[in-house]
Amino acid sequence: MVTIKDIAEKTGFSRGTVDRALHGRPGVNPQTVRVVMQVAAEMGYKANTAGVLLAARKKPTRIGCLLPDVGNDFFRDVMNGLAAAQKELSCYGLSLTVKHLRGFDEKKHLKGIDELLEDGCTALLLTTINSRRIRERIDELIDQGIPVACINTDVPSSKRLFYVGTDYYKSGRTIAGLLSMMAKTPQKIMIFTGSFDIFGHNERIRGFLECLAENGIGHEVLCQEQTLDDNIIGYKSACALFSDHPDVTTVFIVAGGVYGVCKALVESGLPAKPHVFSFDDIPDTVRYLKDGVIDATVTQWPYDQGYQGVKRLFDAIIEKNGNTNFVPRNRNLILSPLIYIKENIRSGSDTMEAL
Amino acid sequence: MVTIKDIAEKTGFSRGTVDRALHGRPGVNPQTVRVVMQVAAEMGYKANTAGVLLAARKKPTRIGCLLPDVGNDFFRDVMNGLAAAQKELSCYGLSLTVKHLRGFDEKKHLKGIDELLEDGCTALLLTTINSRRIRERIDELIDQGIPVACINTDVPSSKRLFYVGTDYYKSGRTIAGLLSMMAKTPQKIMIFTGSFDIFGHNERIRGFLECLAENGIGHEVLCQEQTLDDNIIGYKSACALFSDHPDVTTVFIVAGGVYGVCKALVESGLPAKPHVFSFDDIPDTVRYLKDGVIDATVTQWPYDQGYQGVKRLFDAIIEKNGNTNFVPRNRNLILSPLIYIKENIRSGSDTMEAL
DNA sequence: TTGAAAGCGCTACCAT
DNA sequence: ATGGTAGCGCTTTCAA
Repeated sequence: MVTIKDIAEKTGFSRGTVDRALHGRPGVNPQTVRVVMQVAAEMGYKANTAGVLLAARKKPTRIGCLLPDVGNDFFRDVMNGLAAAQKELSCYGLSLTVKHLRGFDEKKHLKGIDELLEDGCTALLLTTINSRRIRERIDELIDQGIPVACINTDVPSSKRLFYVGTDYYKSGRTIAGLLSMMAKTPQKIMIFTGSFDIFGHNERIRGFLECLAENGIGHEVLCQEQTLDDNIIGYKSACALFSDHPDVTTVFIVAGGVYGVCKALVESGLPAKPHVFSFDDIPDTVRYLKDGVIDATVTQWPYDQGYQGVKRLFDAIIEKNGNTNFVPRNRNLILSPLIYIKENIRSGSDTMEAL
Repeated sequence: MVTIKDIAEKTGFSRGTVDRALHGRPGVNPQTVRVVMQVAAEMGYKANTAGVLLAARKKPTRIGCLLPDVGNDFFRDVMNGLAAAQKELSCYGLSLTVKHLRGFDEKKHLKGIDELLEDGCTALLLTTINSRRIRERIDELIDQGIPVACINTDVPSSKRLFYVGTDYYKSGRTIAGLLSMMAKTPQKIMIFTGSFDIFGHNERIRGFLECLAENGIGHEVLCQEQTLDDNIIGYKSACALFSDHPDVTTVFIVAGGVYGVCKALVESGLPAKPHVFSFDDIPDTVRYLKDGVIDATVTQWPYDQGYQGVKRLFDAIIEKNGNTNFVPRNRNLILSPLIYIKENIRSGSDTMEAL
């Protein structure tokens, strides 16, 4: 394994100069840089992370996380993942600050970002919206040399370093695939989405409908209703809809409000139990899955979104190592949708561990 | 963050003595050990991994892997996981030696273990059989202070440090759950297992049958046949069986030989296509899944078995850090069975990345 | 049994 | 622009 010392000896420069040259730090002759880079490449130099980490103890790093988790159980496991990564990396001087928000209001998100920076965060991990203002803010930060990455919800056309999360469209298709396996006859489908304004929810519906259409059976969508991720709203509209459409054969719950919709279903006294599909595995969902109300749920690795987000961002910070004009390598992680049915769902006591 | 230096100052001993005391190294007054341990616990000492790793560069570690992967595509991804972990940890002085075996012959496995040790391996990661001889060998090694862990196939009553893999019984139940969702009428089931001598295969069948029995529909098992994980054997027996039982409605492929059985099925000209279930996602299986021959396949995180196995074993070595009479904390990782259907299977180009 | 010191690889500060 | 050096936390060797 070749070290900075080796390069120093080979080139005749001191270790300090080699370090400065390798990392594009200021105050070094461009010619020297060229020589050093050349030799480093030839010798196959790769920084020893242990050394970097040890030296980094002097200037601890703080990652700021923006999480719209208030009132949304889904983010519980994301939070667990964040905490696990923080614990694991704390000995390298990493600390985390989490800004908890409710919902996806652009102004609040922009304000949240500012507050994290004021708190002294030197890198950001965001679950936010893909709007022009947010995109511009991210690009500004990146240009200032502040690493920013996205988890759960991407801001694709921004300069964010990477995205960790699932493909919403594919998740929707997966539900359609399950339905097609279970039902060979045309279905009367009721769709409960979270919000028509949220990209991920719409993508799930699009994937679902496109895949059904490809399978060529003439299904019918009875209605599409918003729950705003709220159980009460979901309950009320579901009660009304089940009474209006007792012939429903498939219920597709795209986002939050699972408890409300399922409760309405159980109480509805429909002549035949429809197929029910949902996303994620919050406790409400797991219970209804075990009870046989929900047939299958498709999940998106919440724990790993948190854990991997922090870990990859920290890696990027270390790799960058104060190097301006340096783009860390891509660390996208697009996780496959996971299918859970009664038989393979984790029981309450399992802790789904880090990977 | 409290360091060895802090403890040294607090207790009045030198850093060297504190280190020796903390790690149970020889030649230190028992009374001193007690004091140091006490103070360390009070101050909440936790070793800084960067420091440990840096110092460890002087005595590199070599993990030996026993992998019965010859002629078994399943282990391709396990191997990829091993390689990824090795690459990631190489800068800490870790190297890997893999002993490739064919099948599960006890003598060959014992010999493989010996050869790895002769090659200078100081820790072992095994995919082996749960036999008395193997168990005893593992216990010997652990008692000698050599860390040993299992991936893919556990040796549960041995002293191995941990197991990374799936719960075979639960995987079998998962298939049964899928079948129950898809078929509401009694099925005529054909089972192709790998071998009646392999515990994991039998567990899958047991889980499958028990779960079906619980669901209370009177299914009928037409036959149970061994493929010995061989495509030709699978093909031949499947051809004969499909011709004997054209009324089959479900085909359950428990292990290898997927290509053979599916080819026979496609060529059989059965009056109605039966449901087909399999395990793992080797290329043959993925192709038949995409073609609609296989309805679903249940996988066991092969990449992660390799990656996590190495990573956790290395962690254990570092944590142990030459400390005899020290039991590293449990690092078991029991992965949930993953369900894949056409819609959520990874496409050939995705690289399912490390977690 | 314990202490002192060198060194693992890298970064940062102070001289030059 | 470059060199020299101290120090991050831990381990290990050599003395005492």
